[in-house]
Amino acid sequence: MQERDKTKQSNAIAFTYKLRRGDKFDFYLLVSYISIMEKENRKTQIVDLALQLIREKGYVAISYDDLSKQLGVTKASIHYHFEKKEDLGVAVTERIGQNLESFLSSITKSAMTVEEKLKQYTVRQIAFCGEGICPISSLQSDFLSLPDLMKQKVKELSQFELKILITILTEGHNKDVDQAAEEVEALAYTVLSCIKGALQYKRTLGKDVLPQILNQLNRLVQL
Amino acid sequence: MQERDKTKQSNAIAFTYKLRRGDKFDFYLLVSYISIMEKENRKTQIVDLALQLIREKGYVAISYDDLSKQLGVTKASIHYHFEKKEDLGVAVTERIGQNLESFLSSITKSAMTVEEKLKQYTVRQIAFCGEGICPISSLQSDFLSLPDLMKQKVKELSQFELKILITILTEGHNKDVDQAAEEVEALAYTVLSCIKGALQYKRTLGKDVLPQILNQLNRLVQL
DNA sequence: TTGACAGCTTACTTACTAGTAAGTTAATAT
DNA sequence: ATATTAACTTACTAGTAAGTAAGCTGTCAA
Repeated sequence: MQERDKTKQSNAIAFTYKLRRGDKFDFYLLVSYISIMEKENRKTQIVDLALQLIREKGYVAISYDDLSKQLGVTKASIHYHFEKKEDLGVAVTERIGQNLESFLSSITKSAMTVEEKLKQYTVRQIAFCGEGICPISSLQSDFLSLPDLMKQKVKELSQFELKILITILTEGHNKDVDQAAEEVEALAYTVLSCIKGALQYKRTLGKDVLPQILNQLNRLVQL
Repeated sequence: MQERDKTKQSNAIAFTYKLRRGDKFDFYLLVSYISIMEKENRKTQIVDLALQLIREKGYVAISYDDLSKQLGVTKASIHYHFEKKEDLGVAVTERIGQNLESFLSSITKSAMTVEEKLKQYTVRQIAFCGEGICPISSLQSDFLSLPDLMKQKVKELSQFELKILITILTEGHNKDVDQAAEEVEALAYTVLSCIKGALQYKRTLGKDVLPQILNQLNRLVQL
C-alpha cells in the first residue's frame, strides 16, 4: 500500500505543455483542469481495468478486491468512484459503446472496400484482446446474472454493434433492394458470431482460426 | 427441508415394471438395482441441474447452495457426491461429452443430406436451451477461471465438437481433396461459431436469428 | 442380531464478497 | 487563517462461498 504510483506528476506536466501552446496561460484554470483530469484519470483507470478483466474473466468473476489490488488502492476507494458494482458495470458498457462509436466514425469517413472494413473490424477486436474475448460476448454469457440496467445496456450494445456491421455490409450488397435488408442483417449476425467465436477458440485451443474464418466470411460477402 | 421430494417411490415402481417384463423376477436383485439407481439417480440429478445452470449462468456463478436448494437437499449432501466443485465441473464436461457422442452415433447411422444433419444439430442444441446458451460456449467464456483439469476437458470438448462437424461437412464437400481438409475445418469453425452466436443473440435480444443464420451457412456449404 | 456402509444432516470453519461509516490528508476557495 | 472539498484510508458489517467433521438413519450382508 506504501508503493503508490506517480502518475500525478507526469499527467500534470503533459497537460501544462498542451495548454501553453497558443492558449492564454491561466494557472488556476490549469490547476482546476488537472484536478478534473486526475479524478477522471482514476475513474478511467478503474473502468479500463474492469473492461480488461471482463474480457478475461467476465463480470461475475471480477471483484473490487481484484481491481483494488491491481491498482494499488483500497476497495473503498473504488467504491468511492463506483458506489455499486452495477455502477462500474454500466460505466464499462458505456466505455464499450464509446469505443464502438469511435470505430464507426473512423470507418464511415474512409473509402475502403467491404472486405477491408471487415478486416479492420477484426484487427481492432484482436488488438485489445490478449487472453480475453470480445467484451460484449463476455457480458452476453453472464446475461442472466447481470442487474437489469446492465441487461438493457448489453442489449443496446449488441444492437449497436449489429448496426455497425449492417452499415459496413450494406455497401457491398448488389442484390434486389427488397431482399437486401434481411439478407444483410443475417450476414451481420453471421459475421459477428464468427469473430466472437474465433476469439473463444483462440483462447480455448490456443489456435488463431480467425484468418480461416475470415476467408469463409469473405466468400459469403462476395456472393 | 421437511418438504422432500418423493422420487424414490415412483422410480422404484417404474423399475419394477420394467424388470417384470419377460425377466425372471428376483426381489433382492431388484432392491440392489434400485439402490444403485437411487445413488446414480441423485448424482445424475445433480449433474443435470449443474449442466442446466451452467447453460444459464456459467460455472463461476453457480453455487452448491443454488444446487442444494433446487434439489431439496443440503449443501453437504452435494459435497458427499462431488467433494469439490471441480469434481462436479468435470462430471458436467463428461456429461456434455456423452451427449455429443450419442448425437454422433445417431447421425453416422442415418442417411441424411449435409443440410439436414446441420439442421438436426442445431435443433438438438436448441432443444435443451430454454434461457441458456451452448454449455461449451459458456465454459469457454469462463475459461480463465476454470481449474486446470476443467480447462483441459473444455479443450477436448471443443475439439470433439469440431470433429463431429468436420465429419458432417466432409461428406458434402466436392472440391479437390488437397484443399478440402483445411476448407472443411474452416467451415466447421464458422458453423459452430454461428450456432453458438445465434443462441447468445436469442437470449440477449429475445430474437431467434437461427433460421436466418442457418440460411447463410447453407449458402456456404452448398458452394 | 449385528456390523458395515450409503446417503444423507447439522453444525461448523475459513475465506472472500459487496458495501458502509467514519476519519485522514492535501489542495483549493474565501 | 479557515472552511470546504475530493480522494482517499482504516476498520468494520452482513452475507455468501467452498469445504469439513461428526453424527444420524435405513438398507443389507453375514
